[in-house]
This record gives sequence, structure tokens and C-alpha cells, in this order.
Amino acid sequence: MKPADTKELLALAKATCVQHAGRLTEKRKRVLAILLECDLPKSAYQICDLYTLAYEKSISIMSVYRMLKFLQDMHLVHRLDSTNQYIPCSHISTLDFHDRHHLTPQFLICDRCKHVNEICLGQETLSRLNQDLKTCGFTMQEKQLEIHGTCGRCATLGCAT
Amino acid sequence: MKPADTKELLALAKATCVQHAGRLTEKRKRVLAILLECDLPKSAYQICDLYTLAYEKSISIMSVYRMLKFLQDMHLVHRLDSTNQYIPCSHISTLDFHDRHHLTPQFLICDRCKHVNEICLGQETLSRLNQDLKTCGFTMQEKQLEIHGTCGRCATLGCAT
DNA sequence: ACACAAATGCTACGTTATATCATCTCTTAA
DNA sequence: TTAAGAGATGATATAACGTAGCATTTGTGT
Repeated sequence: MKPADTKELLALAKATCVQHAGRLTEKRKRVLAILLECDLPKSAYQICDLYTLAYEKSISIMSVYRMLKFLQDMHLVHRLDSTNQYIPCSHISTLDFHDRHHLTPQFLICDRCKHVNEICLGQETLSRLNQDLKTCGFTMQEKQLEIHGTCGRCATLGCAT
Repeated sequence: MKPADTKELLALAKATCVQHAGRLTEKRKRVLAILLECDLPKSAYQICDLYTLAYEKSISIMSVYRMLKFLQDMHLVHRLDSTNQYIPCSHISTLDFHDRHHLTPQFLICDRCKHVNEICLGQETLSRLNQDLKTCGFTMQEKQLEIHGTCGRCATLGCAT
């Protein structure tokens, strides 16, 4: 169920980096590639291990964190604060940094199978939510929302935890 | 801007624990008291330090985690997953465990002043949100939502980060 | 007083993350 | 083409967050 080929996505990522004066070095590209090939979100330490396995060359955890930071700055990777994990952006193939949608993603995190679905809530729902928050004087940040629950597949299968 | 006296809240907490077959021991009470006296959310390690300061007796971090776990089970304390911090429940003075509202709080976290406001979104907003998620096949968990942004006070003051 | 369960102490360990300084590499401009 | 400088990576140390497992103490009911 991959939306596009990893190679293709890496090429697009490269273009995006060039546009934004960032260098998608070989190692940074490898870290992104690892995430793109994963079905599930990974921790920085897991990425470190996968890197060593895949490229037969170890990399320090420090470097991994720095590369993840870079990829986040380029909007190619998201960090899930509620689980301390990282996933590739679902919109690499359609990256458009003038579109604010991509800056305020919502993540549906299945607590059973751990899959994450990056979505954009309906405009109406969002404005209704913002309106609610406004009555508290609160302004929602242009920041992701992490919603935990059960995905359709797991609900259907009725699979155990 | 404390909604009620700490002593009073501790008494209510005690009653709640008794109702639910939990023992609010002296140490657990102290941990809760520390949180009740704080304006801002605290990490487990901060609570550990505050305990030592306040009671001139050190406590192991292990114990703090266990006490926090107990207080969470009693719904007296919430953990903020996005920041690894703890806050007292805002509803201690009105605790009613038959009311599902208290089981699905939303937290408005100000990224400037770090204050947290525990709210309950309007029923209409929530159902609209759930409806949106349903189109993705997703079912939201009976779990808190942590929303980051700027509180009214900070927005007014225009204070810097 | 005894027996039992719950709570706490204690030690060790595992995971997540950052600080700092050294080294390497790539780009640019003289 | 090479020197200078910025950016990227290496390497080491340390801080922050969290759990496992077993020993000891405390509290409750009989």
C-alpha cells in the first residue's frame, strides 16, 4: 500500500531540499529511505540499528538525531511526540510548502497495530474546533494533533491487543 | 487562581480513594499535594526533587513513578504524553467517575507560558470530529487530546517565546 | 500475635535526548 | 588551485525519562 516508489520519493525529497537550501546528503537520504521502507513508526534508536543493518556501517545516535532534525526542518519527516517516534511525511509526492495543510497534519495512531495515518481534518471540523478553543481564549498552534484510537482494519478484525 | 484549597482537595481525593479501594498514603498524598501547589506541569524527576525539598526526606524516583501511577489510576492526576509531565486533575472537587467526561479530557497546552488548561470540548464538536475520523475508518480512543498553542493571556501580552 | 496483602526501598538496567568539541567535506572566491 | 569558511559528521560524555525484580516494611483483618 505504498503510495509511490521509494526511489521516486527520494528524488522528490532531493528537489525539495534544493529548493530550500538544504543538502540531502547520502546519509540523510539513507535515513529517509529507511523510514520510507518502514510500515511502522520508528524510534531514533531503531533507525540507528536499521541503518547499521542496511548499510553495514554503524552511525552514531547523535548523527541520527541531527539527520532527523534536518529532515523535520525540510518537512520530510514528522516526529510523533506522544510516542517518541518518527515517520516520513505522507505528502512528499505532493509537497507544496505554500499549502498550509501540510504544516498542520493530524495523525491517527492505532494503538493496536501501531499504524499511523496522516490526514487532514475537514476545514469545517477544524474551524469548529478552533471556535471551541477560542471560547477558552486559546489559539491552536500550527501544529500536529495526535489522536489515538483504533483503525478500521483492527476494528474489523477485532484483533486483541 | 486556585479553584480550591489544597487541603480541601486532598480530603476529597482521600474520599475518592476510599471509594475505589485505594489507599491515599501519606507519601502519595504528598506527591499529589506537590502537584496541586504547582502552577505548571512537572516531570517525575522534578516531583522527586520537590519532594526532597518540601519534606526534607528524599524519595526514590521509582517510588515517585509508582505513586504517580496510583494517582493516575484514581484519576487524580493526568500524564501529558506530549511533554512527559504530570498535572493534577482539574475535577477533583467534582469527581464523579460515572461521568465519562472526566475520562476523556482535552488539554490546552500553552507553548509560551507552559500553562495547561483542562477542558471538555463541546459535545457537538466532538461528535463532528468523530464523524470525520469515521470516514477514515478510525475510532478515537477514550483518551485525552493534547492541543498545543497559545493561551489567551500570552496572546494578549504578546510575550516572546 | 499472626498471616496476608499492599506499599515502599533499593539496585540495576534500558531507553530517549542533548552538549561539546574535534574532524572532515563541500562550496566559494581570491 | 588553493585558502577560507560554513556546514556536516564523528566521538565522547552526560542528562533526562522510565521499568524490572526482589527485599523490606507497613498496615489490615482475624
